[in-house]
Amino acid sequence: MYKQKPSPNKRARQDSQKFERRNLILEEARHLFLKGSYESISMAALSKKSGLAKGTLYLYFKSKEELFLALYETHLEKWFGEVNAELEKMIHKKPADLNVIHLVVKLMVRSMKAHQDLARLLIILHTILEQNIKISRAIEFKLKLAKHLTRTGSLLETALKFPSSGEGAMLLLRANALIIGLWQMANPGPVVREALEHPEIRGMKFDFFEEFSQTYSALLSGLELNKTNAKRSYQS
Amino acid sequence: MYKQKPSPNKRARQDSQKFERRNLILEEARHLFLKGSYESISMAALSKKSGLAKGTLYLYFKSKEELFLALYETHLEKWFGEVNAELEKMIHKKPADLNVIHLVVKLMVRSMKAHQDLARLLIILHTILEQNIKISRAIEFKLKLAKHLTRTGSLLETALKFPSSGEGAMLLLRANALIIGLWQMANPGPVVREALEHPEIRGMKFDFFEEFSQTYSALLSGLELNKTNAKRSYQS
Amino acid sequence: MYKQKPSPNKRARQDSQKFERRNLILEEARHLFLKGSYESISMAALSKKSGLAKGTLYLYFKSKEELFLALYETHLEKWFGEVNAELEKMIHKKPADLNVIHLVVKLMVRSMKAHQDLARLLIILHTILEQNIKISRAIEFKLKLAKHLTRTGSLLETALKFPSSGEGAMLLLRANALIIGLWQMANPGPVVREALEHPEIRGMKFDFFEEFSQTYSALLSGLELNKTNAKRSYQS
Amino acid sequence: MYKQKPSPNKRARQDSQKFERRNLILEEARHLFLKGSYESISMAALSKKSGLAKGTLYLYFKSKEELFLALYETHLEKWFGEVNAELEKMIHKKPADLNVIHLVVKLMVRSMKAHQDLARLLIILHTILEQNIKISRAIEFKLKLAKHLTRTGSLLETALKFPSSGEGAMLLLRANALIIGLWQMANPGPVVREALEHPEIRGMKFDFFEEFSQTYSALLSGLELNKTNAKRSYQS
DNA sequence: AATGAATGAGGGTTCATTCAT
DNA sequence: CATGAATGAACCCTCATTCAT
Repeated sequence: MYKQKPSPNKRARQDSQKFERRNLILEEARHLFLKGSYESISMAALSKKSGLAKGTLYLYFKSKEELFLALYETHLEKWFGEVNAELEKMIHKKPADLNVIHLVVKLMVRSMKAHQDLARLLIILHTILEQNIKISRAIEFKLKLAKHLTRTGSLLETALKFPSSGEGAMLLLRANALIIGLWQMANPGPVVREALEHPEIRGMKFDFFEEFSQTYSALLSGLELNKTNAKRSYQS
Repeated sequence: MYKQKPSPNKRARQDSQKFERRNLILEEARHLFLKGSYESISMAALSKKSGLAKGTLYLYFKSKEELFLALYETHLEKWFGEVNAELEKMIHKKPADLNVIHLVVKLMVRSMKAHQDLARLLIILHTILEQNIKISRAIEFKLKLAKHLTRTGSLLETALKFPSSGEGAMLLLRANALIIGLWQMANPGPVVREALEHPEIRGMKFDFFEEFSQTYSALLSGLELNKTNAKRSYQS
Repeated sequence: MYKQKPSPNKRARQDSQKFERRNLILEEARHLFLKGSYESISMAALSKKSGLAKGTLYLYFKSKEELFLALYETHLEKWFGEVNAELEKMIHKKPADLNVIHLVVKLMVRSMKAHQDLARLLIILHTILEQNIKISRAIEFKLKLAKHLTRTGSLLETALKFPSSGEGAMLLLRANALIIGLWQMANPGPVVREALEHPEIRGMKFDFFEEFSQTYSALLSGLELNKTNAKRSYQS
Repeated sequence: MYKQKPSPNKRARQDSQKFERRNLILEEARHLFLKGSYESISMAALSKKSGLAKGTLYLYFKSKEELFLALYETHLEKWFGEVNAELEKMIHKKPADLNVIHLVVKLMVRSMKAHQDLARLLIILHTILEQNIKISRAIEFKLKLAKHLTRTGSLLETALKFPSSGEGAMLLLRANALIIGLWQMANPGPVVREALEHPEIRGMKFDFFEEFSQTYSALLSGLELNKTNAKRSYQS
């Protein structure tokens, strides 16, 4: 009833081997994602690129969505790690510099430049990736995310000084929101990209990092100001 | 077995009739969009709801994307109109109130609450609607948008006082970005919505309007502050 | 976003044309079914054979199952028509012949020989065709079937004399059951067919029509006998 | 992320252990078959339920079909055993009762009520189970079946008196056919089941056992009658 | 202008079976 | 004997768009 072919691929029996294979898949997915959109990547193409059978992909990921969610998670993990390290460094140095906000913003811009995939994945996170996953996976993801937000948020609080305890996470979520929105606007599809060459609207083009930098900077300043004012009015 | 006579619709010969028919389609599209997502709305369903043939829709719109882009435009038009009116009122009153920012933010929240479709359409504007349109249409749309941004932006400049000439438009674009990001995060799909009932991550839920209000408010304050500082440092 | 090709096929605008096209599809389906099993027929293959696009099939039938159900229905319709005609002829002739049962059985065998597809479709009717259809379609089908059963059943009653009013339909359903079972047993798959060449079990092979003839004949005789006995015991 | 240690099952070295393991698998298959259809039972699910690896199942059965064929065979074995015992009892008693047919039919209904799985497996026997098996297995199965048919058939001949030597087996095959057909018709899928609640076709529902009882009874009576008539006409 | 029949690419997923370990 | 990772064929159906009528 069912045909089968010999299986030319080595079998990953050990957990470590399975982990490696999983990473291999994610790595190939990343490569494809660099060149094309999520929609343009078919599981068939990914399997071919990975040198694996289509079915094998489903041994490691429950669905295409969960696969890319895992890719996002991997990147995010790294990103948080790097940002944490830099924040800790910054905190240690105790920069006499008044303008910590500026430092923080620069830090974020730098780390995002190194992880542009992350921004692109973030764009589809809420509209696609989080749609076709098991609830258990959703909870797992959000739990992990929450932990990161808490940890890095708390570092942010220390570095920036002005936020109250617990507000750091919210600062990250707001950065998130800004990234989603600004990235989309700054990186339109080919049609709009060409349209924006039109002289009268050329002004609507902007560089994502430049714009994010300014906006997030202002946002943090504004929040700090609110805090100061609140304290002052409380003191008086 | 088969439907009765075809009974074709009366032809819209006059421009006014064509205009009306176009509006009818948009109105029905709006109705369907209230109940479901963009993807869930098929052109077939829309044609049936409109009492028109599928092909007829394409007499009025070049593609599904252009149709919803038109819907977006219609809403946006109204939204700008209302916001302009309110801004002008505010400017006229010359509120001695120092906190114009607060007033402006309240205004925006109020107008967005009245146009929630707009936010939902905005979410798909860059990722979907702007993808499959003719370049001429893209230019037309962007030109119109630019005009609105300039006009309303300039009103904003007057109301808020701190922005330099031409910066008002950017304030609107930043609001745009925040809306896109925050809306997606505040309104997840059913799976994540349920996942967020989990006790440990319940804290990640937030109300879009509340959050937008705070964030945009801080953003404006921050921008104002930067301006003041810049001037001060310039003066000194 | 979506490509399209010119549509080389003439359009069936009139109901009559649509009816013809529908029949064309059914006819091609019948051809394919002659050569292979239901499972072996892919909608893609059928569309190619029909010279139509895959999607076009779905304009005429909601699913593969409904398509073959329609094929079954068409055949059944014809079968009932022929059987009715023959029964009426038989009734008219008023065969002095005592053995009406024999005549009826011969009639059924003859009509079934002319509609062997019907038997093969009947095999999959309950296990496949009736599984993936809309309930409304199921009701429609069963209603039509009920009418046929009543009409032909009543002719059977007249011809055979012994059945009470309303029992004729049941005679047909019992024939149905016998056909389903005997056909499967008489026409095994290739493996079993070959196995039955083994000398010790060669005796298990049998001819469907021969066997059906004998069995149904005995069944009718038995029913008649029961009736007679019942009457007799009632009279005495 | 990954499951704990593999902890392979103890090896069944002795034949008795292998036999037990084989039975365990069949037993679990029976459990799953009680709750769902053949198609709905995946080898993966069965292996999990059995606490064995997927590959292990294939150490005991060559294919899914052979596995369920074995399940069928096991049941059939039991069924024949019980029926034989009852038939022998009946023969011993030498029931003065004229209506042995009635007794035999009651016996069969009783035994089938106790083995409803058997009927459900019978439905798929010819269309599925016998399709993907080795020819040697097919021969083995048919040989065993033939023996049973002969033995039980001969008991039937003795009990019923009217069949000639060798005809008993055919009586069983005819019962087989009736069961296949009537069971399918009496136990439709969910859609048709619901459709049959429709008032005008509610009459098409029937109870399998009731109907089988009447039909098989009539069939036997008819066969007996034919015999008597044949003899009589021969004598005269 | 209006119709609606025709198009056909496109793709994720399942699952019985194998065989290296 | 036992394992379970790997295989990969197979398939229905949707739906935006076109264009003959």
